[in-house]
Amino acid sequence: MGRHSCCHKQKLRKGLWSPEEDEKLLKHITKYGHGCWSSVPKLAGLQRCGKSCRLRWINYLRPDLKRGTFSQQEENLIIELHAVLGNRWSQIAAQLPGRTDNEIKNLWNSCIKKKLRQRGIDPTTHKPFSEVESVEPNKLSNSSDKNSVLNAADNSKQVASQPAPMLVSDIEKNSSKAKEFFIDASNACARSANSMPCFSLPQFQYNTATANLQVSSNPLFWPNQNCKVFDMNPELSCSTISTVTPSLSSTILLNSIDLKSSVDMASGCLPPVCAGVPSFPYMEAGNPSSCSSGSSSSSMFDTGFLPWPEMAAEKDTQIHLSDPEDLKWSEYLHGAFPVSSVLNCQSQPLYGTDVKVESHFDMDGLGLWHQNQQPQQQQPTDLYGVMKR
DNA sequence: AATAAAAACAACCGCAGGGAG
DNA sequence: GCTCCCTGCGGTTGTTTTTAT
Repeated sequence: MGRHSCCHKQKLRKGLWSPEEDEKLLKHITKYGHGCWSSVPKLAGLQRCGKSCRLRWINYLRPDLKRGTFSQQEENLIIELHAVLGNRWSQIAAQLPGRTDNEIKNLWNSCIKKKLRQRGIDPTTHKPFSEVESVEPNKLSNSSDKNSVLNAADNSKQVASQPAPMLVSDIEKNSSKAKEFFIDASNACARSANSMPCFSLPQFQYNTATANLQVSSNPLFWPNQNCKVFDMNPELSCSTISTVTPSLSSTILLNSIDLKSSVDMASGCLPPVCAGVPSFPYMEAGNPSSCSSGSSSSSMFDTGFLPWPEMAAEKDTQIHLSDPEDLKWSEYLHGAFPVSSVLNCQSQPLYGTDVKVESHFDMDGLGLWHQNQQPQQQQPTDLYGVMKR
C-alpha cells in the first residue's frame, strides 16, 4: 500500500463518466482507434488515466456490447464455465458474445452465487453444501455463508426427492491439464477472426462398450465469441476431435469429446459413472431414466442427460445452419444474431429459483425460425427449476 | 410519501505478465 | 538480468436504482 494510483498522481478525474466524456472517448476511438491507452486521454482531451479510459471502453462504450439482462442460457453457460474455469472472468466472457468480464463477475457475485446457495450448492466448488461441509467443516467462516447453508437446508427439504446434480467439478477436479487445454483451445479459437458465434445441438451416442461419446450427425460448433465455427465434419472421428477439444464434460463443452481418450489425456481421472453411463454435470435431477442403461449404445438425449432437456425433445429438429457464413458477424454486432437467440430454447433448470423473464428474440429471422422449430414451447423455467413469470 | 434494505451496476485498485530498452 | 511501461485481470468498493416496509 501507500502507492498512489495513476489518477491520484496526475490529479485526474475519477468516478462516474459524464456523457461528454463518453462522447469524447467514443469519438476518439472511433476515429483513431485506441492505440496506446496511456496516450488516449491526452489525445481525446480527457482528464482521465488511460486505464480508466480502457475500462470505460471495454465495459461500456464498445459497440459490440449486448447490454440488457442475461438470458437463462447465458446464466447456465456461466455456471457451467465457472465450474470449469473458476473465477477466470475474462475467459468466461470470451464464451459469451457481447458480455464483459466485469458484467459477468457482477452477475455472479450479486445473483448467481446467491441462487446457487439458496439451492444448497456451494458456488465455489459447485458441490452441494452437505458434501463441502463434510470435507471442510471450518470453511464457512462468515455469517452469510452460514445463513446460506441454513437457507439451503430449508430449501433442501423441498427438493429432498431430487438427487444432487452431478457437477463439473466432480469430473474435473483433478484435471488441471484439461483445464489448461481448454483455455488454450478457447484462446486459439478466439484468435480466429471473421466468424460468428453459434452453438449447435449435436446428437450424441454414448457407446458403453468403448466408453466413447460419439456424434451421430450435424456439424458441431464450438462456442466462442470470436471463434471461427468449428464446422466439424460428422465423419470426423471423435478421436480426432478430442485432439482439438479439451477433456470437458460440461454440457456445453462436451460437444465433441471422445470421453475416453480425453480423460486419458487429462489425468486419467474417470468421470463418475452411473450404471454404465458417465454422469455429466448438472444432469437433470430426479430423472431415473438418466441412470438406466440397458443397451450398449444410448443417446444422451434419450437418457435425459443434458441439463437442457428441450434439446432432447428436439433432437430431430436441431438447429442446423447449412451455411453459417450466411449470417454475418456485423449482423450479430447489430443485435441481429445474439447467441442467446440460438440458444433460446427454453431451458429447464438444474437448480431452481425465480428469475426475470427476458426475451432475446429481437430478431425477425432466425428467432422466428427457431421458434417455429419449437412447436411445443414449454413454459420457460430457469436453471433453478422455477417457472419464469 | 419517506425511508431502509437489497440488488444491480460502474469504477477503482493492486498485481502479474510481457515486451522493449 | 534489470527496470520501466503498458496492458489485462480479478477482487473490492462505491454509487445508483429498485424493492420492501
